[in-house]
Amino acid sequence: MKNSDKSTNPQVRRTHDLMLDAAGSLLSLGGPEAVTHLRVAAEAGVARATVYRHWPNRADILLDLLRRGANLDLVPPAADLAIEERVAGVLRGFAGALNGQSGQTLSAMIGLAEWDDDVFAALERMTQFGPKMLRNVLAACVEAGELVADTDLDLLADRLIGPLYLRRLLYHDEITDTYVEALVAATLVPQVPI
Amino acid sequence: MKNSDKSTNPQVRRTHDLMLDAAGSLLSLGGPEAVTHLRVAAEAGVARATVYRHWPNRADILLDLLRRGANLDLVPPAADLAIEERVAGVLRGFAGALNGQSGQTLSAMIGLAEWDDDVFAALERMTQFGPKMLRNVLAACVEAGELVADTDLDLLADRLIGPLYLRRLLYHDEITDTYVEALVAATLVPQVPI
DNA sequence: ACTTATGTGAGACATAGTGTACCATATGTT
DNA sequence: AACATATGGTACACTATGTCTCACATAAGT
Repeated sequence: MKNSDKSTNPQVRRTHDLMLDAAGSLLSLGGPEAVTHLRVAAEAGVARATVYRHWPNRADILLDLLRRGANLDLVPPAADLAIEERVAGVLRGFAGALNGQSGQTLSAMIGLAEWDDDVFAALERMTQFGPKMLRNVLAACVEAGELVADTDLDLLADRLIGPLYLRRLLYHDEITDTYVEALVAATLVPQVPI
Repeated sequence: MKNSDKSTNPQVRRTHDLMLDAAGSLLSLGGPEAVTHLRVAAEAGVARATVYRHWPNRADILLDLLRRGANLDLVPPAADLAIEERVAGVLRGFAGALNGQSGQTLSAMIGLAEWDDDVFAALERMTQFGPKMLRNVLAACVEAGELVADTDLDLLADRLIGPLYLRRLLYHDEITDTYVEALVAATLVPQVPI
């Protein structure tokens, strides 16, 4: 087994996926505290030592879970829609992810990221994906003259995304389509193109 | 010691404060995971059993820490200022709390609140304080005709507060006065009174 | 098919933390 | 001074961490 690539070895992939599934169900049932090497091993039907071999500590397990959950298949909206519809489309996709398990995982990570730089780096990668797409859409709107040229895109993206996080993480309210549309309507006030 | 009120007994207050101080420093150094009964006892120079007598589990310790940190002395702004200044004043006070230890404690609680209803209830009490004051200020603005009468106050409050949380909790950026003012300027667009 | 490299299973071990129980002692209250 | 209560200290059973060792299973190269 020279030149063994851990990610292509079927045995490794098998146990890895088994354990990650177990960890995922433990997380969504009991929160980050419930994700222990012992329970993951028991749940996955795997030796405890094997869990330690894949992830030295709890944060690394959660990190992997986060990476897996980060596959939010956010598709950019069609370019021929009105600006409000394009922005709302991105935000709806984003809201869907937040409403689901990604939101739960995110909740768990925020506390860890405050004291663990590796977790924070992973969190950044995950959370920058949505805003980046949004900023691209907004930049296209500026190009098309649908937004004034001196628009602060970063701030505008924050103003569109911030309330969604607020609702999900702090209020524990589901982000409805109605909310997204009201938010977009209030935020994207009609502006006179230059 | 008939009719003993635990909160007035000096011995109880002393040990309680000692332990809470210890817990606070453990939290800010190592995060929620570092706040164990064992370490709090050691750090406070107190018997381990005493820590358990005051708080049966970790969440209760953090809850008390949260309550103590919730004493954000947010003073309502003077009523004779311009609307932008009043709103910005509230938000600056809020941002100050988020930038400090309250933000750190909040980070720790969000993950716990996702799976612990008691923690969520406490989190709600803490996080509703700021928005409530903001809504009061905004309601006064509507009364004074500075905002149109059909303004959705809850949504507007979310739009003002959401970006602050986003910056602090997800981006780990300090919330500067400049940011607050840009946010207020962008959000409170000039409106025609009815 | 044979050999080799590597991953896994199973168990031991020391350590940290949880949660409860007990009793002697210290501290407040009356 | 007498009483009530909180604390200190210790023991116990349990869960979890993190490391280690060795036999066994699995995958890859020849």
